[in-house]
Amino acid sequence: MEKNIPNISESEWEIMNVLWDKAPQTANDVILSLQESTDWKPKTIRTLLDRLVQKDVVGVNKNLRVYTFYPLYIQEECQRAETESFIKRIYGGTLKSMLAQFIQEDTLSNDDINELRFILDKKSKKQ
Amino acid sequence: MEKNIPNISESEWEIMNVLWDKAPQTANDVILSLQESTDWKPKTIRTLLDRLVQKDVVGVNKNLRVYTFYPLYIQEECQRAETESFIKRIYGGTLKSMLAQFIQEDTLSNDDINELRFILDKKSKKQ
DNA sequence: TCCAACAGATTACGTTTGTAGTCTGATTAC
DNA sequence: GTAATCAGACTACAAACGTAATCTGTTGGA
Repeated sequence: MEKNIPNISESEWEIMNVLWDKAPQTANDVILSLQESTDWKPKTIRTLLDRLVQKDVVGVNKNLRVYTFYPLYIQEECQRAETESFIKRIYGGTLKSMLAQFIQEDTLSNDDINELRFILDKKSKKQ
Repeated sequence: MEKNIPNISESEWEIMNVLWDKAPQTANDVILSLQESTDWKPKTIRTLLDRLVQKDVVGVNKNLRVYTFYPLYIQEECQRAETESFIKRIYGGTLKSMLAQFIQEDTLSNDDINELRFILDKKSKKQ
């Protein structure tokens, strides 16, 4: 398991999400995907892509005339790293306190709650 | 009810956590608190404090010779705002998917799990 | 065949963030 | 009373970020 994932900025996460959804993709594919959900200009998206390549978070295949891009890290791995540092900063390191706060609120539907309980049950039986 | 909370950067969050823990505090109080957990120079901490004041996230009492600082927002309110945007960006907006991933892993102790289940039970009974 | 459109490379530029340092006036320790 | 210290105000400066535009070589159509 590699560590030291480079920092991925907020905007860059949008790019990554598109690439994790499907890869490889050309810059244009990514631009089309994001044209719907953002109002970034194509050149902006291209810049973000290039920066991710520089940061070694995204790889490029230059064999074809039009380059294709693909993530160099697994999504879960990045999510976990980001979430850990987030929780430490915002909630003093205890995931539980965060969960408790969110379960308390109306952010979760009844179905969600049931599903979570199911996951929790399974988990605690296994141990 | 809440207005738009200004952006709080990573380092600024450390300051806020100290102020939420106890307020008001002088700059020096904050500096002493953080001297243990960080290696920031006093001037750095002072700058961060001043920036938070500029951003209207922290208030100052200038009545005494040495100013005292206090948060202008409730911690939970800021945590919620930050968490919502975080989850949207990193997990596509579904808190559940994040919870599922984290419950799955060994990040939570058995006690934590039981406690969460308790909270979930209470919650679903109320609805 | 010639040009408009496109991909990639390079450059731009203001803002935010991290990380302090200097200057100045008040204060305290001797 | 004077020098060292401290708080607050102001200044510094590079890296990262957001948000593109320009320049240049290629190519797909008319």
